[in-house]
Amino acid sequence: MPSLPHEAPEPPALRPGGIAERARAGGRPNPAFLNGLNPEQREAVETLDGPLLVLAGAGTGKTRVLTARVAHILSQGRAFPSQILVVTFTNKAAREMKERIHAMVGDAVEGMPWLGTFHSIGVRILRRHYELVGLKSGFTILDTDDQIRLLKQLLAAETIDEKRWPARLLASTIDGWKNRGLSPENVPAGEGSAFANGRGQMLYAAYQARLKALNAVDFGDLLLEGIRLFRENPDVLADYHRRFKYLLVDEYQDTNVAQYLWLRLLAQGSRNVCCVGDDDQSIYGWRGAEVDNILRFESDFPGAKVIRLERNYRSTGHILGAAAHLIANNQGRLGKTLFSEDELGERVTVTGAWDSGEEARAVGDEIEALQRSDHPLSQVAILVRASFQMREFEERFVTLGMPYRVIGGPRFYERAEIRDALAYLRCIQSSSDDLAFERIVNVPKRGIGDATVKQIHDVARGAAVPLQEAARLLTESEEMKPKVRGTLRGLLDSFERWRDQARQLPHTELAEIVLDESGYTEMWQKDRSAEAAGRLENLKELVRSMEPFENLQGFLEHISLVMDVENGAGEDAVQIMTLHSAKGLEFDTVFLPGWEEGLFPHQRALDEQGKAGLEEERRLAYVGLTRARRSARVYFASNRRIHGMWNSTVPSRFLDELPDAHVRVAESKGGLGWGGGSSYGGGNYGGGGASRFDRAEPFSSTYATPGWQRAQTARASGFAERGGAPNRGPSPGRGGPVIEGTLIASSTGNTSTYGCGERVFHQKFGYGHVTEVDGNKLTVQFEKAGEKRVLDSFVERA
DNA sequence: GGCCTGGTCTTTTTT
DNA sequence: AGACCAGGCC
Repeated sequence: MPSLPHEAPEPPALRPGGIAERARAGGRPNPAFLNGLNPEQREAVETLDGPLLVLAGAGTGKTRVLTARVAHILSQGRAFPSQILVVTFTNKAAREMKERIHAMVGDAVEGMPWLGTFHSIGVRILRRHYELVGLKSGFTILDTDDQIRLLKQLLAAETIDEKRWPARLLASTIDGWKNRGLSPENVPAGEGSAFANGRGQMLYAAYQARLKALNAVDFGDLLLEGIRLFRENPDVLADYHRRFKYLLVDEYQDTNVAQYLWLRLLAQGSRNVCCVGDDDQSIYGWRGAEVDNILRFESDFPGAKVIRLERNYRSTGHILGAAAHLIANNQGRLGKTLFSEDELGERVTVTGAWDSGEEARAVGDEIEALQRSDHPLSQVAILVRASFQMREFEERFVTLGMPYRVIGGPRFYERAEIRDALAYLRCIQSSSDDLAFERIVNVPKRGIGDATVKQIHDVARGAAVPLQEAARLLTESEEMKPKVRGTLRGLLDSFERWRDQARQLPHTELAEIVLDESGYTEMWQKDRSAEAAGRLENLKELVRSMEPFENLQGFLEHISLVMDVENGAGEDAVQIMTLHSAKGLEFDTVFLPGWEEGLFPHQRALDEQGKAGLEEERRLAYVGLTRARRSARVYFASNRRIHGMWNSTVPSRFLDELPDAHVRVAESKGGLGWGGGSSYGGGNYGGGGASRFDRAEPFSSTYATPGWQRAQTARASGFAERGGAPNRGPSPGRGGPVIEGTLIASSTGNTSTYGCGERVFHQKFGYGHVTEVDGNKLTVQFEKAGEKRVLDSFVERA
């Protein structure tokens, strides 16, 4: 087996409590990083041997514990920096972790190559053992965009109608399988045949074969191939077992099955694995995270110690009380009770607005008031459920001249112009990067159309060579029109020239030359559209962002995993972002607009995941509330425009789950609340046992509106009525949602009791018979309505 | 190869 | 309503 490069010598493990250890600690019996830890935190830091699960509630000092633990391991001489594995989910989290460890232990952190995201560590491992998993040196990492283009080709080759079976859907299906650690041969038969009339599994296998041929992996493979590597090569695994004396995992509640398997393989060595997480903040179930991983930690690692961090240092009492009461509505929690010794502070306010416009105005007014009282704007956040909500706030802030910043949104490296530029660089870096070549062979337009590309493809397949090589062969033959041949020849020659220059020039200069000589910059300069200027600006920014890297290869390697770019933080502006991207952040004042049924909890979460979906939405609400240090302000609107149509909306059930004692119902801003009806405002609050957000009374007039009826029809049923158990999933016998061509590789969907050929009745579509069963989703050929996909709970046996 | 049109979709996001 | 994409037409 290959010996690990850069192998550090075995450290002489200090005998616990021995002279050396005591001497090391001697000068300062309580090193700075241990000071100020509460007893539970301290225990979590000092429990070094054996498996440890730290259940850290929101704002309980989770990151502090992780970083102090690393510092502790190092200062105790338990391991060298290179022998500690620290995994996070995002690059941002990894960066922060690194900075904070640096603050504690100084430059020792530079010797920690194994601090990073699951994926970056996955690549690091694969780069060392590529030959054992059938890859070649310098394999490329495909991102989602490449992945989809590749799948499109596969679908076309199989003559599968992309209208009915979009590549995007196949991509997410395959992703889902990979998240669950399934390689093509392990995909459950039923699921594998769900896509494209039974060809899903075959397409997955074909896709994997194409990846291997391209010497490429996708994100999922970074873990999946790692798992395979460890399983098939016990000696390699044993080597890592010896290496990793301590393993630390951040945000453990977000791990998916593949990550979990990967981790478990590695942790079997030292067994000194410490996972930190909060089951109440698991909000990524929809992309494969398995809360179960946290729930079964103790059984997977027998003898595991569990430490709960429940002392909250972030929020004032009312906020914490409201959040705790809300989340208590979830079942299947490990259960933590957060407490704070802070003052009660401000109650959580709930404000109703007539519509989304009024909601934005009210929030704007409140922020202006905060601004007048010198509240820093950077400490104010608006956390929305869905990004379309942002626009109204942005518009309002533009009118008010209020500085704001939208966090998230389309990311720098995903912009088309950046991806094009990168494709040029990839072609230069590797003449066998077919996907990159295809992307830019005709960008800017140079007369190499589909026909020519197909011709190149055919030659490439026939001769089993990369596209660039095939193109060269073609230009040397007589098979092309002279004009096309000349153009293609010119492009290939340019690649050669740039490759030569790459050896002599700094990579930033090379990038400028390439963008210039390829005509790419010119293409945008000539473009008259509004965004052209911005794109040119982005290209300049791209070149600037290459500067810190040693060479082209280093840069390309970096951006394949780090798709984000440091954005200029620090300015005094209101932050607008989704609840999801707010996880891990905190602000003095948090606005939570849009608490309405259908939006929050989101209809789709309810439709597709039922009770599990509802609970995840509730965790999202919990995450939102607990972002606030001093003030949390919840809003809902009675009318909201969705897909261009006005709908009356119903206040979110989560509002009723907030405890009276910690909530203040604010006066409705600017207007009558519900037109003419009993004013919503403070009046109803606490009165007569009715819900504070009574839906029947003030709404009576709106029930008859077309909007309301549309909303009713569109809804999954069962959730909109007030009162009752909040956890009801879709119930049978009503007009249910249609899932047009939507297939989710769902681990939660129960298998339907219906079988193919069975005759069924649907409230909306009438009679029909089942033609396909996928979990709880049925394809039904209706006698009148044609073929539809429906949830099984919405049909009954006829 | 470029432009127009019509059809479809519209939660959350990382790597 | 608005964005995006595919396909048809010039």
